[in-house]
Amino acid sequence: MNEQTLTTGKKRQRLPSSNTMYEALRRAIIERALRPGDKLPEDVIGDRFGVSRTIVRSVLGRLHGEGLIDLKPNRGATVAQPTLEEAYDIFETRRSLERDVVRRLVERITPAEIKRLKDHVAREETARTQDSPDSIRLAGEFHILLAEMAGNAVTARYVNELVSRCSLILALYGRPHSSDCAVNEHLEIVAALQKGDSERAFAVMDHHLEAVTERALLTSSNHQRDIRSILDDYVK
Amino acid sequence: MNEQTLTTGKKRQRLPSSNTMYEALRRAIIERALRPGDKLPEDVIGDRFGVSRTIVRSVLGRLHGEGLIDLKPNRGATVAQPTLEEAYDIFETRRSLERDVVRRLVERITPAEIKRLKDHVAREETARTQDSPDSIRLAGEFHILLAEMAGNAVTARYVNELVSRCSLILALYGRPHSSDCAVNEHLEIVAALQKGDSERAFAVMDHHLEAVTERALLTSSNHQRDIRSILDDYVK
DNA sequence: TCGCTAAAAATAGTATACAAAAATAAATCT
DNA sequence: AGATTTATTTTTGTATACTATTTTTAGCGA
Repeated sequence: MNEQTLTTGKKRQRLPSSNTMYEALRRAIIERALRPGDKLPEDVIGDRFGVSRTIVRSVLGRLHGEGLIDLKPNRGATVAQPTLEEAYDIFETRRSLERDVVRRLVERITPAEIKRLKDHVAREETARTQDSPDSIRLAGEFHILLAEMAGNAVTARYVNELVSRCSLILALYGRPHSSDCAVNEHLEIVAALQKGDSERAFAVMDHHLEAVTERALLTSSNHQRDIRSILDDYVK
Repeated sequence: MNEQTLTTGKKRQRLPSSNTMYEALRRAIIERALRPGDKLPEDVIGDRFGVSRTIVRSVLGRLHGEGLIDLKPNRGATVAQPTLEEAYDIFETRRSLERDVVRRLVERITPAEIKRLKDHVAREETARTQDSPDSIRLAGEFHILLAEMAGNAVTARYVNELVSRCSLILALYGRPHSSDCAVNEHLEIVAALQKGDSERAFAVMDHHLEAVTERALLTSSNHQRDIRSILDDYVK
């Protein structure tokens, strides 16, 4: 039952290890295929990914540590449902860290990085127009990209975590079809960075995050869906 | 083999669950009983705490997620040894977050909280004079206390994590007998908060953290010690 | 039909068993 | 002796087995 022995003759695709399963679940949550409150039964997930509950358990523990899933004793894991209070805290901490990111970025950003950012925003744009599920993820990854460019891995990790949780919060409280990040706001941030206009970069980023926070108002409806079929798209 | 059945007749002490083991290891690391690089074999730890490797494993995973232990594939867990670069990032992020903590604390702190802070510093003082192993932990907990009072649970959690990792860093790079946090600096911060002097509170905190960073210079010598005997003090 | 209790099924928590890899010890050769 | 292989032991990675808890279903009586 070794996973390596299952490789087909064709392409040497290595089957989902613990890490790819983590990625898959994470993506499913961020892209809202799995929604806040959805149950995450260990055996169902294990079956779909072809691993035992042991592995599932460790991954669920990791996701719990990152605030993406709730874990109630004897009652299993569910996609996290942050309270409104937690939600505000998350947004606030995120703003604080991203302020710092921009502050440092204004001083050190290179033309190559500017280009990379522009490319990314372009991809956001196309995903948005095609109404792809990627668009939600890409919007978040813009902020993560900024954080990584700022050159502090610890801050980048936290920003990553917080941006992910913000996706969750928008899924919970946000308006159904709201665009979480206006693409043009991202463009404005890049433009300000390019000009080296720190004041403007600050202002736009802060306004941008304020706007995102603002959208956390309505409650979303939770339909009954089947986790098995949803996971099919993520098992790979 | 249920852990509850092992209760002795005397005091109904409930044996270490997963959580108390987590606390114990964490404390052992922060108080430098376990030092950066020390091996953490799963079966040894499991034996000492009377649980199976399954539990040990989950706890080690959690501590890894918090950056307190390194986890190399097939080679087990060791107390984390952050690189100098990581160390700088940790300190920088910590400063950024604690800046925010102080900013918000100046506006909302109550007399009762001031008193609590003073009490804490007093306890730091006595632990310091008695050269207790608690003194290291208490110094860190002052900062954690501040963060909790600021009213943002997410920020508080990050500060907690970062302060812990800073203990680790000082154990790795700090001068052998350096006092990590000068107690009087803590007192000055409290005083500034009491006066509502935000400028001064800022300045003192920043200077304080800069000083702490400063102490991360010398390399420490790693003696060979026996993990079994060290853990005896933490099994409870 | 409704509510209650009891049995059954499902699911999580923990320990153990076994496989794979690494570390250590022993053996062999030059 | 010293170095290099080979065997042994130790330790980690994963699956499975078993227990405990929760949830669901079935049965029963008012």
